[in-house]
Amino acid sequence: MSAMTPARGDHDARRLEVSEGVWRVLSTRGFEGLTLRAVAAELGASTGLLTHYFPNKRALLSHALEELDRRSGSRPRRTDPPGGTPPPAGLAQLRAALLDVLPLGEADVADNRIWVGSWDVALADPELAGAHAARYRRARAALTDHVADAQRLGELPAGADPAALAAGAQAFVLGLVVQALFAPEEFPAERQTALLDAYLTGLAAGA
Amino acid sequence: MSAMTPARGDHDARRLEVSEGVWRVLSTRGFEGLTLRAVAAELGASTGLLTHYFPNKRALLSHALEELDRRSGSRPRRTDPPGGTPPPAGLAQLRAALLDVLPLGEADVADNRIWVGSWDVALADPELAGAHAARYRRARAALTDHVADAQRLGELPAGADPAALAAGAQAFVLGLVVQALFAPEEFPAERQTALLDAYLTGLAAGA
DNA sequence: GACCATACATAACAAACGTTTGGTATGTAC
DNA sequence: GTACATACCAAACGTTTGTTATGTATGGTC
Repeated sequence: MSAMTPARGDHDARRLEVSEGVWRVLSTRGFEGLTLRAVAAELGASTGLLTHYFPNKRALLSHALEELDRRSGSRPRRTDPPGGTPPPAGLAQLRAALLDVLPLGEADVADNRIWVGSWDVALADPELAGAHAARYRRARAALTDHVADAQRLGELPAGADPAALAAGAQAFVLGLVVQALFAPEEFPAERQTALLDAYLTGLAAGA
Repeated sequence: MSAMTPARGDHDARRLEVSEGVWRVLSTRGFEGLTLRAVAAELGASTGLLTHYFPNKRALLSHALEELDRRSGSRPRRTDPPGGTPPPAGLAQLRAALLDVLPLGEADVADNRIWVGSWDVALADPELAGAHAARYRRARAALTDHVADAQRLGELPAGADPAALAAGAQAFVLGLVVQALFAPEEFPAERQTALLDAYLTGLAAGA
């Protein structure tokens, strides 16, 4: 049954390994430095390997970004506290979701550097731009739910528009990501969380 | 006296025209699409013109970005209301400075698209990264002054750290820029200003 | 009018790029 | 053992890139 090919799972697993090489090149040299030869060298392989698993460079990049997005969505998140306790609700969950975006650790810095770098090519490519827009819209929708929960719990003023609060919160963390990438020494993890918490308490007290 | 060369002013003026061509290429095709031939074609000239005014591509790009920054700093700003009335102070000036960042008009969209696109190459190039970090640090310092003024005027709570409020405000508008670029129809000018105003009233009421 | 920068255009250059081709090794299928 | 697909490597292809070299027209200087 799993016969004539060396198993479909292996194929996909190899494509993921290739994507990891793409991530490494992107996080260190940027999209400008993303060449098939650079990825191949990163993997200790030849460009023939890349063309074997991907029809062209565009497909290579798209798959790497999709996989990075998927990995971000399924990693152990700060949304789910350790210990298997139930996820926090309302404001706490909003906070956790926003913390998940910030480059608080080394790996988060690398990931965010890729996403920020991807904005240039994405804005010049309708297909990638659509994927990005959809990604952020989805994230905004999730935040909106958390805001609505927090309002129901009385943690946030009930009068405000949940969608507006969610959009504002997303803008806040996105901008904080950019600041932290360019001035890491001025925006260490503690300061990022402190700024976010100040923002959230402002929301709770705000009009 | 202004003899042996066709006037220094002309030379610099020509370099600025070239930079405008660079801006046009960057805003439509991104940094990925920035080639000497593309810029030359945009100007209706040859690559020889570019090499006559700039030693290499790096210098061409650096000058275009510096000039774009200078132009942003000296254009008629929303900080200075029409009619020659004195600039607003405190919270109003903070608001004006933040509004200046947002892509509210067509030209602002093009400029912001360039800046967002520049982040990829800047993060991969220490010299450009330093220039960017300095730019944002300077902007943050200006915002900090406005926050302190607003606190002195009693428009913002006196207890908060002005630098923290300024960093948060800058993060907010930067992230809003990104959102607006990727989803212009969801973030028209009115919504951007509404979100910013909601953020500012939250600050005024917040802890 | 001779002289000489400047201001470009034209054309060529080597390097690097994405992609294609041709080959070999490996492992199952029968 | 033969057949055949997969999984690569190595090399080459044509194109595009930034850069350099060469030529020419122009306009001020003496």
